[in-house]
Amino acid sequence: MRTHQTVSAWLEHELAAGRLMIGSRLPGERTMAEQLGISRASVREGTRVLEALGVVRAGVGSGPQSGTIVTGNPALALDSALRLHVASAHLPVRDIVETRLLLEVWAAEHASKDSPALDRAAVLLDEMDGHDDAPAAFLERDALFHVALAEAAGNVLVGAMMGSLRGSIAGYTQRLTTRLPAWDVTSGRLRREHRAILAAVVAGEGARAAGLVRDHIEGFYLEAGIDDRPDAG
Amino acid sequence: MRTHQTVSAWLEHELAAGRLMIGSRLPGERTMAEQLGISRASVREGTRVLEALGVVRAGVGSGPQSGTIVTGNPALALDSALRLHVASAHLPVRDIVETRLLLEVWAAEHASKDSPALDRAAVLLDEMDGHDDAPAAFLERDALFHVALAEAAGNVLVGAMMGSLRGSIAGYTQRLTTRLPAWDVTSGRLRREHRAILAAVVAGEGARAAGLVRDHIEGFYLEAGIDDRPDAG
DNA sequence: CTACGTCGTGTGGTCCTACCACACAAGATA
DNA sequence: TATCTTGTGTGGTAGGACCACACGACGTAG
Repeated sequence: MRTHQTVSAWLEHELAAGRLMIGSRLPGERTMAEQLGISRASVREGTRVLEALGVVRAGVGSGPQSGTIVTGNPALALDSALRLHVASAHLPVRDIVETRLLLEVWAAEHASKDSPALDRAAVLLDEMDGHDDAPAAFLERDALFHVALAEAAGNVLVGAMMGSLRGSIAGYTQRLTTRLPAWDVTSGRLRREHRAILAAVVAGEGARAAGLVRDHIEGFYLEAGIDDRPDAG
Repeated sequence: MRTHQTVSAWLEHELAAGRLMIGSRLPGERTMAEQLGISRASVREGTRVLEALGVVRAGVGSGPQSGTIVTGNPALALDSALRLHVASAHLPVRDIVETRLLLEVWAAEHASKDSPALDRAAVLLDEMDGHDDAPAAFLERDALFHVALAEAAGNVLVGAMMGSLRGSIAGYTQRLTTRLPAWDVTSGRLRREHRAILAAVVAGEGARAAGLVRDHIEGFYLEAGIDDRPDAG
C-alpha cells in the first residue's frame, strides 16, 4: 500500500470506530504525520484525495472553521470525476443524459410528498416564472428544480448523483437551447410541465409523476434535437 | 484556485483539445512542474487526485508501462468515495441497496441481447453451479453476474456505478447469508432465477427481465431479513 | 554471432526543511 | 471601554535530496 493511503485508511478506521464523525476536526498535518509515522507531504497527498472525494474540507487560519474537517459531500467526487471522464471521451454525454433520465423517473415515483425539498422546488418554480425571458437564469433554476425533486426521494446517493449529473451537462443543455425554434413557447411549456409534475408528486401520485417526468425530459431533448458532441467548452 | 488544481485543469484542457487521450503518457513530474510553473509537490498532489478519480494511473520504472498514463476508470472514484461516505454514516447502506435495485432493473430492461457481456454472464452462471456449496465463491460470481448484466445495457456510467455499488455492499451481502435458514435451498433458487433473467434478456424481453430482476433482488433481501447496519468491517 | 550480465538513465515514491498567507485570540494600548 | 498589535497554529507552496524500480543499451563471455 502506498504511503499516502495510510491517511484514508486511518480515517475510515476512525469513522467506523465512531471516534470521528461529520463535523469533527482532524489533527494538524504535522501532528498526523508524526502519529502515522509518515511525512507531511504524504499526509497532504492523502488529504488531497479525501478532499477530492468530498470526505473532508480543508481551511487555513485558526478558529473553529479552520483546519481539516470531516464533511459529507459525495457529489463532489462525482462532479470532478464526471467532468474529466467526459473530457477523455470515455464517458459519452448520451450515457449521462440517459442516466439522468432513469434516476429522475425513479425519484419522481418514489418522492415523499412531504419532503422539505418540495418546498424549495415550489419556490424555484415561482422564480422561473419571473425569468422566462432569460434562458440562462431559467435553466439554472430548472436544473435545481430537478435536483430538488431527486432529493425528495430521500436517497442520498441518488440526490448526489443527480446534482453531479446536472453540473456535468449544464453547458450541454445550455447549448441545446440555442437550437430551439422559439424559446418563449418552449419555456411556457416547460413551466406548465413542472407545475404538473410537482402537483402529481405532492398528490402522492408517484406513477403519474414518473410518466410526466419522462415526457418532460424526453420532450425537451426531442424538441432541441439530440446532440452527442462532447461538452468541449 | 489552489495550485494543485492546475494539473487537473491542464489535463482537462489537453483532453478536450485532443492532444491527450486514453493511453497517452503525461510528461514526467519534474517536467510538468516546470511547464506549469508549480512545484513538484503540487504536481504530485494534483496527480494523486486524478489517480483517485480513476483518470490516470501512475507506474514507476521506465518503459511503455511506466510513468503517468491516462486511463478511463470511473468506477475507482465511486469505489473509494462510497467506502468512506458509508463509513462516515452519511450514506446509509439502505440507499446503496435501493440504488443498486433501480439501476439493475433499468439495465435489465435496456440490455442489448447481443452484448458480449452476456457471454461472460453465462460463463459465470456455469461456474456458480459448481460452487453452490461455497457461499463466498458463489456470491462473488453472483455479484459479477449482476455487474455484467448492467454492462450489457451499454451505459458506461451505469456499469461503473453498479461495479462500485457491488464492492461497497459485498461485505454486507456476505453477512446477510449467515441469516438464511438453508443456504442450499436459497442458492438453488438464486441459480434458477439467474437463468430465467438471462434467458429473458437474450430473448429480448426487456420488461419481463426487469420484473424478474426486481423479484430476484427483493426476494433475497426479504429472505435474509433487512439489515440497516453500516458495513463496519 | 549469440546469450547473458552489467550499468546508465528516467520514472514515480518518500522525506525533510523552510517559508508564506491566513485567521483568530489574547494581550497591549489609546 | 474600544481599538490596535502581536502571538500562535493552521494549511499552502516551494525546493532539494535520496530511494526503489524497470527498462534499454552496452559490454562481455561463450
